[in-house]
Amino acid sequence: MSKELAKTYDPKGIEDKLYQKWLDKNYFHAEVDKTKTPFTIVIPPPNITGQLHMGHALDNTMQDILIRFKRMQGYNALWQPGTDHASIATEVRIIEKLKEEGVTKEDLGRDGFLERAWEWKKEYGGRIIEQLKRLGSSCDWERERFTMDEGCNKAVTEVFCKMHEKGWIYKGSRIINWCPVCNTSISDAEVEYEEQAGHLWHIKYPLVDENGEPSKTEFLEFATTRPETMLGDTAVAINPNDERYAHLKGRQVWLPIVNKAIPIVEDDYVDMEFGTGVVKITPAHDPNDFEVGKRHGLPEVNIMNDDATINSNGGKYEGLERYEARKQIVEELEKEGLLVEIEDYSHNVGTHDRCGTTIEPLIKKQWFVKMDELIKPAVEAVKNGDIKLIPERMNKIYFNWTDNIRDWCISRQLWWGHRIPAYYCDKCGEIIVAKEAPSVCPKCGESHFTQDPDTLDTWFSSALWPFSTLGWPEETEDLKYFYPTDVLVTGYDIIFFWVIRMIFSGYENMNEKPFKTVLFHGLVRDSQGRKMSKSLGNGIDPLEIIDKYGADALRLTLITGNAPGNDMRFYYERVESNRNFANKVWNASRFIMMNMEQAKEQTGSCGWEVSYDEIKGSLEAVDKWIISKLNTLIQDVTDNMEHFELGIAVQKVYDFIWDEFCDWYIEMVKPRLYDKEGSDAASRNAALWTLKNVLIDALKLLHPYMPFVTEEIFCTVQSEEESIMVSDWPIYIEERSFVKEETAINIIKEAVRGIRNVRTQMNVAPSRKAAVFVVSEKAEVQNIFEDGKLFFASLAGASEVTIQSDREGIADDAVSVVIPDATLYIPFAELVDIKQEIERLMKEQKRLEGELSRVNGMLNNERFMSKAPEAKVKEEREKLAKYTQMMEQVKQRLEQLQ
RNA sequence: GGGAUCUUAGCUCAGCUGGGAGAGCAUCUGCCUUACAAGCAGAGGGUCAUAGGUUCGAGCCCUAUAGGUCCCACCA
Repeated sequence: MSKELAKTYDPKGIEDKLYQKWLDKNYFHAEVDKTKTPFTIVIPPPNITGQLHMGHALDNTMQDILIRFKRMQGYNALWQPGTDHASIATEVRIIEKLKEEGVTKEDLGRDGFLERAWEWKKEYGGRIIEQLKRLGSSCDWERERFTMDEGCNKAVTEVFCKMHEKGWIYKGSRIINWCPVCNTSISDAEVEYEEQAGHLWHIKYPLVDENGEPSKTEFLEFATTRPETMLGDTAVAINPNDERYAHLKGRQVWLPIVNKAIPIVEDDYVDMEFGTGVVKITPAHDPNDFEVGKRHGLPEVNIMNDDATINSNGGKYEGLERYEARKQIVEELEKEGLLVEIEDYSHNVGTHDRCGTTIEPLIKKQWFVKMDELIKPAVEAVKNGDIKLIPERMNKIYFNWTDNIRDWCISRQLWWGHRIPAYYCDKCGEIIVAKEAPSVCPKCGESHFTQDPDTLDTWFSSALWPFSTLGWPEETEDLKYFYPTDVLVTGYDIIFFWVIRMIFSGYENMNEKPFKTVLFHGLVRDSQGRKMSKSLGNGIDPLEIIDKYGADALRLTLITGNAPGNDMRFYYERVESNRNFANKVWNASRFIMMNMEQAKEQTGSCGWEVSYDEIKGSLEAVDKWIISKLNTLIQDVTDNMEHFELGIAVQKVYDFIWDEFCDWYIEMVKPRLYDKEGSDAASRNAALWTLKNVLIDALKLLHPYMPFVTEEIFCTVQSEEESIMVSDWPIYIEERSFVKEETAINIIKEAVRGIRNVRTQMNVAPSRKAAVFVVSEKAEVQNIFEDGKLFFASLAGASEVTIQSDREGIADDAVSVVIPDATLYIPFAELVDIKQEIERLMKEQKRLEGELSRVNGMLNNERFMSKAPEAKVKEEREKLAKYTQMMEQVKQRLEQLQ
């Protein structure tokens, strides 16, 4: 405890040192311990390609706060970390890198590519972990997992085979979203709709006449946003109730360019109000048309290759890129006189969320997860509150998705990921889904098989994360003990991708929810409210902030003033002010330690190193006041944190430390500490005891939010060997609630504020001390000031404080301050401007009049009196008494002056 | 088209179940007071988007309107 502390807190060096200490002491590690209650959080695994960004910083800060809080509360807290292989994101990055080397993934071949991918993982997978450590994340790193490690692979295969057996995973030919750039199918969730300016081409097809030839006079007009798909048209549709086209029922139209007759079908899907009420039907390239086609048994003509060029079904347009084909087809239609009009039209276009490419709906054979049964328990769980979403409004978003859920396309034409455990018999094509490659075909006896080349959607494995990381499918002790986990902290942007899928996977495989609560946060935006993005270049690197201001300041910035699920803006000024707060805490501690050392030097003992019971007899009113305040704070903060109101909780700690503890309490006890003669050692000792113990508890409350500065101080005050992170969370103690002392100190605070206020108004130099008279008829008020005389004088800039029951001997022109049950007088030597003084008092009178009329208004309202709760009425009565009494004092004083 | 959410001090936002409007930053004034100028003391600044309603009482609950943000669906 003899360590000298620097004047300003510099997190550099300290943070790394403390983190290393925590690691060395193995504080982050959790093991099954049946004597303790577990508290578990699984990390949303960051992508191995990832760099720590503000979203991660926020997400992980929240988790760390909860974990540290629960750990201190005595729970067996496990924060399970790991990383995600992020199949498509990573594969894209690797391909980019290969491109720089002039190599394609095909050049390398599947095995060669995967080798490169694992190298990539080795190189970058650890980077994000190191960055999480800089934040202070207290993850159990011994348990670090990866979505493609052996255990997760096993879990994936297990689930796939099991669900296939149940018939919930199937292979089917359906219309899917195809990304022609990434060359893979994607799920509905990965399609992002984007409003784009486009055109609506009004086109007409000739009707087929009785000779089976295109009519030269009869046409059917319609509009389309994608004219090139006409190559794959297999019908046009009208609404069965549309009288305008009643005569066309059963007839055909002539498909130009392709030159064939196609039927006119009737379908309710057609909106009579829109356009001409006629729709061209391209079952192979539009999800709605696909459905119409199915209903009417229409052929599906695929006109596109995987790279979105036209295939041989497009006749002479074969090989053209889709937009070029569009251009040329429109030209040809125009030449034929079949183009009626081109209208500007803005519409939503589906794009791939990874690369922004316009997706192409295509019919392909893919693997799907059947959702209708699977989703049921997931819906029920949220409905009946078994799983709680915070904020609650997320429920609606959740149900909106579950109510309209469609089967999940899980196969991807990628190499980096979990390969689908389906094997095709080389001879008869039989599909065998199994954990291991089969040796003999059960159908034909063949022994050669080819494994499905596709991999699984990356979210398939992350859906299993809460239990795969705990050892599933093995029935491990960890799994039994730590599952279900307690809280999942994540952004609302991945509720569909991940949260829902974890929930139904949990119920399906574990027969139990994966977590009890989901705590959502929003996006961290830049100071102008824009999304941080690479293309805008407005991203703020959390590591730079940590370097400059410290991890604590960053963490506090991300947590304060932010409610669950709400987006927030990032301001440097806020980081700076939070850095200042760290410094404030640092300096308060420095002050306390300096005084403890001094006292020790002078008295040779640490009289404050005793229990509460031993010291309580010597505690003074101010000590009890701050202890009582702390006691309430402990209760409030704990309550807020248990309800996941992290921002509210830390705001209270911040206010307590800065406003109450530093600005008031420390200032109040200074005279006792500076008592050089040692005339009252017991008083000084009680102050030191209170300073130290209140500080320690406040630091504990702050620790989850600002782990580093609190630990550094704690170790300096206590000992290097101890750690605040494994200390006990403070608890509310009934006995330490002091109502009387709180009231007393509030009166003195009001007096101090009143005097300071008057002094400023009158331009009295702070160095100039003046005598202060406290006039009160009430003995208890006199006692309050008598007890607090010493610090009251120092805070109010008084040279001397005189307490009396009347204004005997006080100059008429003394400045006065009215507080409840007392009037304070400051007789300045020079003449006080009486006029100004009267003005000031009249202003006060007016204010009191306002208060009185409000209170009287309520108390004279019969309906208020009969309906308002008793406590409220009592409260207002007390106010009435207080203001009446103050008003009297003001009036008296005015009379004296006039 | 359906839904969510926001509109509170100059800026960014808190305000949890309805009971006298808060913070940070910014602004103004005075202070290098032996923990801290990354600080201390004091001050100014808000008909809580608008209009109704419920209530003894509304920033908070209900309805409508305007504007902003977002999500979902998607009409060719």
